Amino acid sequence: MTADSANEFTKRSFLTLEQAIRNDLAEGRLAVDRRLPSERELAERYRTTRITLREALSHLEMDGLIYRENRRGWFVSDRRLVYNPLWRTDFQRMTREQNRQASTELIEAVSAVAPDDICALLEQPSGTEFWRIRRRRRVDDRLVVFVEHHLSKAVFADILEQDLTGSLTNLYREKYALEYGDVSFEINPVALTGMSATELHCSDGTFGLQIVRVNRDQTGRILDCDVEYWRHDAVSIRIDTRDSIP
Amino acid sequence: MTADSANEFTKRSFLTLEQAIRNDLAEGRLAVDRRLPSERELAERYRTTRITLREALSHLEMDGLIYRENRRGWFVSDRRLVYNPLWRTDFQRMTREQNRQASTELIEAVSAVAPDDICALLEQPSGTEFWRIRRRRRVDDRLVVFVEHHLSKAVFADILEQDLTGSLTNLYREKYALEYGDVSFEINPVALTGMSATELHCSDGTFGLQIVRVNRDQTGRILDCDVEYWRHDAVSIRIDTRDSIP
DNA sequence: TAGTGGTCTAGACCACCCT
DNA sequence: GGGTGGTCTAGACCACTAA
Repeated sequence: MTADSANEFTKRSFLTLEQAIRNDLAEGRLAVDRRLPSERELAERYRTTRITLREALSHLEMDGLIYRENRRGWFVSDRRLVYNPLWRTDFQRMTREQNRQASTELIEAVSAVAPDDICALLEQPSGTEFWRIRRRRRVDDRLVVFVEHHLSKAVFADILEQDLTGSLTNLYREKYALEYGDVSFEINPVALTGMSATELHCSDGTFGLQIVRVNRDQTGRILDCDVEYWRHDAVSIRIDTRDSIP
Repeated sequence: MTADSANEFTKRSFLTLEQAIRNDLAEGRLAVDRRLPSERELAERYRTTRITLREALSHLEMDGLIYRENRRGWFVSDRRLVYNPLWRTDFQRMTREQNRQASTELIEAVSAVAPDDICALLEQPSGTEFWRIRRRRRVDDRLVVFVEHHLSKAVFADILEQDLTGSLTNLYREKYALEYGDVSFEINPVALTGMSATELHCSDGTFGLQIVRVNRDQTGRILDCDVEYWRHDAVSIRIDTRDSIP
């Protein structure tokens, strides 16, 4: 890791700093094992202050080149996972098809009263209890999405006895003989706060993508509702009407 | 506009400042005609520095509560426009159905060699010339999206003679007897830079949503490709497989 | 425990917008 | 031309991570 580009870096304009870091990243001069040096070291190397440096890093973060883990430092982003919310292939399989490796961690699985907006989406009166399953997923070891599922307690009476770190899609099919039917979803750019930020190890206010899905079975009955919070640089949504919707 | 809440504001913790601003916004104490006071005035009111204040404002910006126009100041965001990229209803109609008012400005309409990635999407060799139409759109007078269209020169030989501030969908149908068929699109969270930032009057690096669409006619022939850059707080994507795809 | 990122202070200059 | 936002300096303390 040489400091060549730092020596060339004389103008202090903001974009020049950003560009210098961008170049060093592209040519692999900056990150060791995907991890950037500390902010103080970077500030010194580019002869600027931490505040200015952090402003530049934030720009690169918004552009999806790097990301940070809360109080752990800055890392180089990997390529985005391509995700089609209309497909019900399970997560493991989706990542495997893209030559990535996925893992899922169960955070909690409890019975709980859903918030009013979730009850409305599930077409149940306010105050209804559902199974609430919270999980988070990694792709190639990086935390990329926090998911909160709300499931009908009547339909999935004994779901807490199942292995909830695997694919719910497969569980539905194999244990409950349910096939997915229609899907509706909503995508919103949001700030990750509270539990989504905590679980994804990102600082409060980091930018993310919220995806709210309502899944139905083959008869049109509402099965469940997922609220997903993605790290914004980890995902690319793609939909093609020529694809069959399995 | 009283300063009550500012007087209550004693702790200087970051979240407290953010929360104080959030409360004042919610109760209408902060913005006059959707515009916030200057940063210096806000810093004084909340007894903090501009740097800290801007950090808090950036959080609220990421959360979609406020936005800024480059060098013009901070404004309160309006509700999001609901957008279904599978629908080909024109923009005017879509906004009208949501009781909003839309307008479109033509930036340029020229013949130009498309970048390699666009040529690939349009399934043409690199270096192919297309009509390049750049426009920007407002909803209720706010700039919300910058769009770049690439159209086949063969199919739309005389399109530059048409009114390009209206709906291209309607032009296709009325002047060229073309109906839309399949659509594919891709949604990426990105930083708005260069022309998209300039045209949307936002500062370089502002967070946005990029939507790349490839539209086909009823026979499957590729018609055009749109690249849209949305201000992130202005849009909510919604898709429902129960909707017919007109 | 040392070092890190997260937050904060108290200033400053410049380019640009608005009047 | 005055005021704005955009950028920058040179420090500081604290909570937390990593060793």
